[in-house]
Amino acid sequence: MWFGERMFKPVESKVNFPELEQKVLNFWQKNNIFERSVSQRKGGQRFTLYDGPPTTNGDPGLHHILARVFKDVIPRYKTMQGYYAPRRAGWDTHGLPVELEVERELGISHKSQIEDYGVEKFNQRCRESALHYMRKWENLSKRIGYFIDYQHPYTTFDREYIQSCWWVIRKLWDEGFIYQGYKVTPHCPRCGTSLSSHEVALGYQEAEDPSLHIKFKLAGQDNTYFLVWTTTPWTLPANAALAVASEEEYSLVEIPSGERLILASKRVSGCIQGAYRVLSQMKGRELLKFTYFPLYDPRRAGLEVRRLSAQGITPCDLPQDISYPVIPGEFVSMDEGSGIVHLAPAFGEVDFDAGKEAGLLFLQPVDREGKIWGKFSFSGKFVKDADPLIIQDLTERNLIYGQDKLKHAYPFCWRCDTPLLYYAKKTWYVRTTRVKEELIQKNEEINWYPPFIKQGRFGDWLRGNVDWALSRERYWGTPLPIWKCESCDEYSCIGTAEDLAEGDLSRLADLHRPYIDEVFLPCPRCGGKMRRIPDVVDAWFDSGAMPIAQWGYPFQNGQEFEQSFPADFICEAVDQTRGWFYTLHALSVLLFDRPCFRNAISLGLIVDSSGEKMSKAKGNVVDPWAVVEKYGADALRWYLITSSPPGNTRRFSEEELVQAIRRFLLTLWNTYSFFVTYANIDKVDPTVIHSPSLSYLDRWIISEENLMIGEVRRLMDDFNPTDAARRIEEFVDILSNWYVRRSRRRFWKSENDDDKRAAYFTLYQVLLSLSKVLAPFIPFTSEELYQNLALSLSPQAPESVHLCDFPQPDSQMIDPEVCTQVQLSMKVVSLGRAARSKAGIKVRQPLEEAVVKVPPKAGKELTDLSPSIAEELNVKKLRLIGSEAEADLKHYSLVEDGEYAVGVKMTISPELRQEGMAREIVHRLQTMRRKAGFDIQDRIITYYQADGVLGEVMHSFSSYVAQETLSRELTREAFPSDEGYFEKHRIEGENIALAVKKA
RNA sequence: GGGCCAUUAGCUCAGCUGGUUAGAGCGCAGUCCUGAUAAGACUGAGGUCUCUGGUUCGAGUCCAGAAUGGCCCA
Repeated sequence: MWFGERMFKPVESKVNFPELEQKVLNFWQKNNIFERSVSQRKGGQRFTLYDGPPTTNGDPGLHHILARVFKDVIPRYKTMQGYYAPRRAGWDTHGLPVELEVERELGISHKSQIEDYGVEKFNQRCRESALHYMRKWENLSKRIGYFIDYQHPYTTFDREYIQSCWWVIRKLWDEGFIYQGYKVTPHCPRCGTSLSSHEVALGYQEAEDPSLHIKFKLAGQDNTYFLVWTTTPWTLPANAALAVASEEEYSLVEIPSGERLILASKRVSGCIQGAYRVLSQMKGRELLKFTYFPLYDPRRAGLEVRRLSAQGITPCDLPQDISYPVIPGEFVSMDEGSGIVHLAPAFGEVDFDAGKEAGLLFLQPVDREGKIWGKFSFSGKFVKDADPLIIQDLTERNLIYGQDKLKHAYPFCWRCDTPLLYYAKKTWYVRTTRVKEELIQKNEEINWYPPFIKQGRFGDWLRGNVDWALSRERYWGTPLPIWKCESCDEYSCIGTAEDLAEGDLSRLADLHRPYIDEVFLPCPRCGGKMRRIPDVVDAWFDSGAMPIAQWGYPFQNGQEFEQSFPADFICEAVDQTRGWFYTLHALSVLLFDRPCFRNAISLGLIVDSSGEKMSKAKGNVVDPWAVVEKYGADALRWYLITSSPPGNTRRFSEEELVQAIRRFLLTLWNTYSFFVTYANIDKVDPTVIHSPSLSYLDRWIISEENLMIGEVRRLMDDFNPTDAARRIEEFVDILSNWYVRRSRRRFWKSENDDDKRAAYFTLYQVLLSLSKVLAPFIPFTSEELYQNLALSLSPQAPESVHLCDFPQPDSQMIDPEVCTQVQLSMKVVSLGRAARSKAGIKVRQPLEEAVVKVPPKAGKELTDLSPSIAEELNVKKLRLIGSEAEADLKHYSLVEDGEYAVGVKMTISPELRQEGMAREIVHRLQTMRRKAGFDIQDRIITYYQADGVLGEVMHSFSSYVAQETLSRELTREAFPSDEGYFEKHRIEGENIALAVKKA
């Protein structure tokens, strides 16, 4: 394709990346480039990416963009390598986050309000909200060039998706993995539901709690107390026992008030302020015989009194005078507190288990909204608000020995920021602990990046595996497919198509609540009426089931599932270690006893430029849209890929991003625009080669490019885009700052000889394959380069760079000798420039000679390149010297580095001085041309008025000056009055007036 | 309290399996170059490679401990 007189579409050196990207996006869209990039590889080896479905409850943040960039670059690369890599977007549309967003919209904050509003309407809004955010996510994802199928995403609220999840649950049910347990679970009192351990992991925050020592009065002992430390006063009404460490030593101390306190000997100095006297010492086990009086009598508070046992929880009676036991506990720590631990079986896992074992009372003074019930003075309060009242009450009763505040990490609801309560209740579980060994073993088969995740964070997590709390007492989610018989308490789990037909679910259009709740099943045992358990399933279960459920497997797409399982690659942020990474792995091992993904990149957290975590509260959240609109997606992509290795915590800095543009994108762009500009002027066909005429520079840059391509491939094959991109950046640097710099004259000299053709050929080839190498990383800019470079000349070439093959390194083109040669010349030039700088002689001033000392072996290589080095150093000749000659270097400015040394002769003859002045004049004229706004090719007339030496110079160097400045003539005639551009100059103390005018 | 990660120039980061004078980019100061360059070159200031021990002929690199920060978990 010819653009009139030109070969290529003209390129401005100034570029607006966001604008360019918009055009490229339209091109992709119009020509279905993504779809074709995938489909044209059909039949190739399969490469599967699982797109971790983002929760559609808010706008995507920068950390999401980070993940999407890394998720994009690998499959793009694989595709260009010939792999068939279909990939579909996924959306996590269920769960608390979505409900919360709707609650905010509706301005409600309690579960009961949802019931009042109506579950049907509520869930309808949840669906709409999810759809709304799906679109927003899609827009931004597309804008950053995330190539994935948005037309056929998997969506967790789809009927087919839910049915697959049911099938999974039923399978687990059949194999005995699903059970209902009375357990202490982290409970969000605001959301009114349990959270799974991985959700709790998301919500640790620094919190300040009261820290106080309570006195529990011993039964049958006067004035004697157990000293007990707690940070949760609200759990005290549920106290049922104290625990001590049997083998540790305890002390009975007397304090000035006359009271006697029992606590661990190791903790005396830490707990007792002021004077005390140790009365006696005893082993912890000797304390087990004592009992103590409760702080609050549960009967008087109107609590239901029940007792824990291995069998469960049963109501019980209490004697008139109650006292509670002291029991042994291995969990009692000597590092903090008093060495005596308060147990409230309703509020702690350890407490609950101890209670079960020792048959302790089970007292539950807190309802599911976190409010204290019963007839306490602080009843009706939220637990945290009850704390001060309880402290006040105990203070009045003189039962507190010292109080303080304690800052520690405490779990909060990851969605609504309410402090979580550990709360004993019935919940449905997946017994993952049964396959713990398999989970660990299958992890061995996964490649993790960074590698320490495998045995570190992920491995540790697996080794500490606990059962998966599956059910949520909520509304918008996959309904738990378990029905319970109203008359005989039989449970049954739905899961197969037959079950659905039997229960007449097949006619249900929407499987969500509340419709599903209206479905009753006949009890297979007694024929009674079965009603669904009202819970929904943990949304993490949905996403973990994604390899199966995205296909609606096993009800459909069996082949699709099998071909895409397991995944070759997944990539998400490190917080998914216990989230999606885990749920994928867990379900895969439970169902198929094999790992779910072969390679996983775990990305580090993004923090702000000062290392602070980004949070809405701090207001330091960076809006990705703003970044993309201001700088472009490629800039952001490149910055995110190159700035630090994927696993590192990374600081986001706009300044650094701008640097990345300057250092890399603009350098690339300018090299490209240089090429196009001159190619259009010269109309040299850059695809034609006369290989013998390739200069050493050409052979060198081609060699370097092939080396680079080989390394980039190796790094990308190793899932390391960061180092791959950095390697490309190095190449672009030498391409621009050495190859183009050294080759400039070859491009703009006037005759179209072989050397010029070789230069065009080389730069063209290099840029063209560079555009392909860059395609996975900066898909927009590379497309722009490719479109102009490739399609302008060969319309039959693939229509898009993303339909091309990734370049192969050609070992024939790698010439290690020329590489070391050029390296050597760079070294010598660098030293030579230092020598000039040291002598204070500018480069424009030609000098007679430079002397060079290099290691003996390098000497021969240097000889070939000496003209080029001499030119770069602006010296007439280059002389190789041995160390013996150094004595003669009196008039030389010498700079040494190790075995290398370069000296320039400082003596400037009158002839050299005049030549220097000529170059100075050329430089001034060039600048004037630019200021006058002339085009590069414009021929001009140069007018001058000069006396003395400058006049001589203009005369004797006239052809040189004219040639360099494209002057038709140099004239002393009077300056043109209106047209033309005029300046006065002073050069080496002499005056010259210059004017330029288009010829 | 436990686990993991990090700590190298003012800032952002390289430094592979231990081997001469520890690097780059940005920033700063100065000089220079420039008809592709919002660029570039050269010079300079700026480093007890967080600290303390150990292994070794030799440690930024390996080992142990500590400190600080971050993440995760109790």
